[in-house]
Amino acid sequence: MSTPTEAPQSATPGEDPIRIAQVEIRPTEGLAVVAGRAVPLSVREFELLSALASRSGHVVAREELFSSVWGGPLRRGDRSIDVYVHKVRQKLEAASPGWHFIHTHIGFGYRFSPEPAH
Amino acid sequence: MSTPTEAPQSATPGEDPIRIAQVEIRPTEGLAVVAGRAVPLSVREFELLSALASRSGHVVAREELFSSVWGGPLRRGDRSIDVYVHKVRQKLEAASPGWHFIHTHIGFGYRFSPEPAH
DNA sequence: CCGCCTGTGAAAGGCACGTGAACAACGGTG
DNA sequence: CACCGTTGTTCACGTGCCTTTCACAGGCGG
Repeated sequence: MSTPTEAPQSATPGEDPIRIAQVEIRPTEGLAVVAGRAVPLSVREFELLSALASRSGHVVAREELFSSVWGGPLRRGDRSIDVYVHKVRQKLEAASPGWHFIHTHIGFGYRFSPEPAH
Repeated sequence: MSTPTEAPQSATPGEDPIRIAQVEIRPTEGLAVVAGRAVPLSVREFELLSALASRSGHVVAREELFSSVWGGPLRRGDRSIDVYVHKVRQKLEAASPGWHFIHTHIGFGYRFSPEPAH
């Protein structure tokens, strides 16, 4: 079956597609394919998803997420991450109903891990 | 050079017909057939469609599209691609109403993939 | 009860793209 | 040579999307 990919995560969103369960991310195209469906993502949305998926199964701290995607220190009160997590969630779950992909860890950050809504 | 390590994709349209869903592209004839109807295309239009269709399902960057079809670096502010995508879209969708063929990926490029307008 | 944190809808501004039209370059025709 | 249809390029003006920010609501712990 599928051994949770323990690939040597490279900081830069490399050029090789990332595959996790029914999700495929193509860095060179800025395109995500979920359950066989092309999911149109904006630049920010795509970078956020990449940052999360490249560390699939691990909790990524808000500070780390922000510096990865927005490229700077996270200012107090900045809600950009929340807004974009929401947008990505919507699109992923619309493409694959009954599944959850991004999980919240209050006080820490977010974790990418495709799971049935059960 | 900037030749991507990929399949025998060539900037010049090959000689074998490309068939995707209801679309057939005949390089030797410079003709496209959509839903059984012959679609007359100019040289530029045909080359643009070929460049997109030869990578069906994948997002083709504006830069790459331009160098493939126009044969040079994409100048800042050049809207030729937009204009020709519009022309090709019109003709394809006129031949097969209710379907979309060329999808925009803002900030990246375009993707050829026949889909119901839904 | 009071803060802190996150979810979520919406407004504002900027920018990429959609689209109709004008213009120039050709080639064919009378 | 004058006229005309086609093609490719450029311009001008919307229009919708993207990003950021604000506002409000609910959950949880102290």
